[in-house]
Amino acid sequence: MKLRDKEATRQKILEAAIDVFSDKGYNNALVDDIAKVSATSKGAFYFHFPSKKAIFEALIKTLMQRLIEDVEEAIESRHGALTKIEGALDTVLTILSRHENATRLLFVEANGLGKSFDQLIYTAHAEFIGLIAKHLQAAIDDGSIHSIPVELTASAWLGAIHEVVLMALLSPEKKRLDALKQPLCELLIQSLPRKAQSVATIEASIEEN
Amino acid sequence: MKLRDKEATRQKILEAAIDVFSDKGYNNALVDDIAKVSATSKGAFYFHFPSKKAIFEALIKTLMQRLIEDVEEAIESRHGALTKIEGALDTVLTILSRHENATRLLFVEANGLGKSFDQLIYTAHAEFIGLIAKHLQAAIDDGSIHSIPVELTASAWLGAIHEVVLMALLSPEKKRLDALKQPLCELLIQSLPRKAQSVATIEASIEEN
Amino acid sequence: MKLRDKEATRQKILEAAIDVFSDKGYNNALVDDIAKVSATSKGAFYFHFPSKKAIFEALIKTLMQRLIEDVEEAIESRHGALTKIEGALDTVLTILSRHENATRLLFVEANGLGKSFDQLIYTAHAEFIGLIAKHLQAAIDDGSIHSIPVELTASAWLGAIHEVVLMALLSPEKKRLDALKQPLCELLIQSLPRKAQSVATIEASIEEN
Amino acid sequence: MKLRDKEATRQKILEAAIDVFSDKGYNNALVDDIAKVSATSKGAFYFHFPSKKAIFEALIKTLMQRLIEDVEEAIESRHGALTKIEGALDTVLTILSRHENATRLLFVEANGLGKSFDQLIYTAHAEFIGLIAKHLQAAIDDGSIHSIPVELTASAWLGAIHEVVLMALLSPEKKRLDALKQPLCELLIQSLPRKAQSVATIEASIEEN
DNA sequence: AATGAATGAGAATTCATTCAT
DNA sequence: CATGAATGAATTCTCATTCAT
Repeated sequence: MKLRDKEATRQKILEAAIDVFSDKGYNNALVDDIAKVSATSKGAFYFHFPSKKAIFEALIKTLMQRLIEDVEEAIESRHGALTKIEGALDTVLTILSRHENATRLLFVEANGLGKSFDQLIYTAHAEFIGLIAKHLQAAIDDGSIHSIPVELTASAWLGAIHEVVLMALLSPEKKRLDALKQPLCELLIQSLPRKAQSVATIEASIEEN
Repeated sequence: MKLRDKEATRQKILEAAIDVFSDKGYNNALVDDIAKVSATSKGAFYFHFPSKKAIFEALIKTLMQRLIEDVEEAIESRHGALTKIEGALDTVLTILSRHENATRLLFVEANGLGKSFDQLIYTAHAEFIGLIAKHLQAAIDDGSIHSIPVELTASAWLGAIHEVVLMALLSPEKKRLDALKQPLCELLIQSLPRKAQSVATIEASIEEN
Repeated sequence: MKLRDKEATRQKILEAAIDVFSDKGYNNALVDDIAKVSATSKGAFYFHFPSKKAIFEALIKTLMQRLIEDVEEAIESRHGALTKIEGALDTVLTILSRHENATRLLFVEANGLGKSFDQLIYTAHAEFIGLIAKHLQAAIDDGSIHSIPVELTASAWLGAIHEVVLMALLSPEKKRLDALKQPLCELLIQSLPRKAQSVATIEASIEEN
Repeated sequence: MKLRDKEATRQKILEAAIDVFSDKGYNNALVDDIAKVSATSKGAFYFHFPSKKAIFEALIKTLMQRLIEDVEEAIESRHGALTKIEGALDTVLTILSRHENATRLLFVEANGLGKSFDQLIYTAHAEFIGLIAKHLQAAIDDGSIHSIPVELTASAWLGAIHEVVLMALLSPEKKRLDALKQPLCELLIQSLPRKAQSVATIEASIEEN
């Protein structure tokens, strides 16, 4: 029971931190705010996390890892390189649109924190890019698409997703993220140089989505 | 003469601000730092700018506007919708790789500042997206490419540029930005659904670059 | 058996407290440190002692009392006022050099704690001074030495011991305390205005040490 | 005028610091207190001194240095090794009794601050001991007194002074320091093994004081 | 009796901004 | 116009003490 309670407090703090950071940004978020929102205390915060910076980093890493895990899981159940890619995109966008605060944390607040955070951001992005690149490479290898620079393409895709999500979050009208999922997914998939014979199949798979 | 001096001080401060903000990020940059780097004083700073936030906003707006102006100028001298688009991409990437500090300011530090900066970021991005979109639309209108969702594509392009530039800036090896210009430009152009007859022309124009 | 355990815990805490206080000083010593070093817990600490200040005071008083008891015991077995004094000095210095941590606690850390500790320090010193003074008076009374202001001399002696010990503890080379015992003892004894006839006796007694 | 004002503020802060530190001890003294007492501000404090620890160290060093300078000056005008020693003692005790707060700072609060202050204390004491030792050696060299271990004696003297002053400061009756000057001075001087012929002279000089 | 998670009143330090010169 | 000393609200982190288990 004790252990449960300790872990519960930790979770309450982590969740409050997501909300507070995504609401105010890293620098304007007060440890006091997190304590208040989590309905615990400053002492509890510092009992569970060594510093404000540490919880932020833990949060970014955890969220990014969870996102990647979810995507890989979704991919596993699909067959065919292109289908997997499509599934990945779909999953990412679905998750992002479901957890707006975490998304904002990852895609907005995790920037501009000065060079001491550069490594963190770089690693998170690199991991994500690696994931996309791996599956693009698979699509090339199995002959679904012509050869392309996979790393660069993966970066571009991440950037595209990032920007679209960002603009949706920042837009005065607060566009719903999920409305953008389908068009963006199509756009990216169609930007791939598919080999002739597979076109029909792909488009079919998109339709049926 | 006096006027010159006054304006000179203002410029020194603005340039120092670019360096300091891009080096430390908005929040970690001190007004003291800017005063020191500009070889003026805090008093001078507050004579020329009402606040730290104000100079930052001024900086973002100015830099973005200058970038857009440069791009539009470069475009004007080119003919043909697709050539214009290509020219725009080329110009943007050239400018960005030449002014690394300003780029970092625009693409890295201008994020995560909390909601009070959302409007600023949104406007800057929207303007840029509008510029790209305008020319994509022109390419559709003159029959160079099939119809595409121009706003979304423009967002995706900006995102792609952003991400590639960001990763180059953050990468431990500090990749030179200019090496990425050509491949990224190609990637984006080739993602457009060109109408058959124009393919040769485009590829030629890329080659001659 | 239970009682033994309880008392054992208390002792573990007290001994840990000596180490921690002498290592870090009163203010920089954490109750957490004491709990950790004693291999018990904060709860145990507060079960046995009402506060951090209380355990510190208890420690000072206990150590001082033990020191005085040891000295008085050593004195009892000697005969002749001067011999007793000499024995006292010898005993004090021996004990102090054997328990460096406790010595540091008593002679270094027990200072500078602000006025709320003044009384504690004053009492400890006064007791010690009283002990020395008592035997100096005895030496005067039995005609071993000429009359001197015993209180003042006793203060001066305590100060001399304190300073020599302190400098030994603080010196970069960490002088061994025991090397200083003999010379300091001599110095103090010889500073007494001995009556002519007793000189030989005294010096003899010093030699044989 | 500006320079004067800046320096004036610095001085106000330093003087306030002496009062506050000697009143509450290093750890219980708040930077806020110093700001308040100095009638300046926390900002001014941190403009002039990098940290609380730094001002404390500066204070100890300055006070100790000033004390030593005053003593050396007083000594210079006297002739004869023993007379100089006596003069030094007299001067020290006079100064200490005149500046009770500074004395308390030096002799009470500057202890027990943990090992990070050890070096500071050691240096201060060593300097003072060196000064006394130098003149004791001179007295030996010119034949005024028999040979003695000068370093040890100097330590003992500093300790004696320290203790007597301390007890005066801590005693409930708040003994006036100046009443102790004369007896302590005599006690120390008489503890020196004067060579026969000089006794009369010395005692004369003590009397006339 | 003992444990250690939780509390919250501080305390040092920072830094945007002001203002006298 | 420029300077830089001064201000003080704000913020992170500390740690003695409490208390549920």
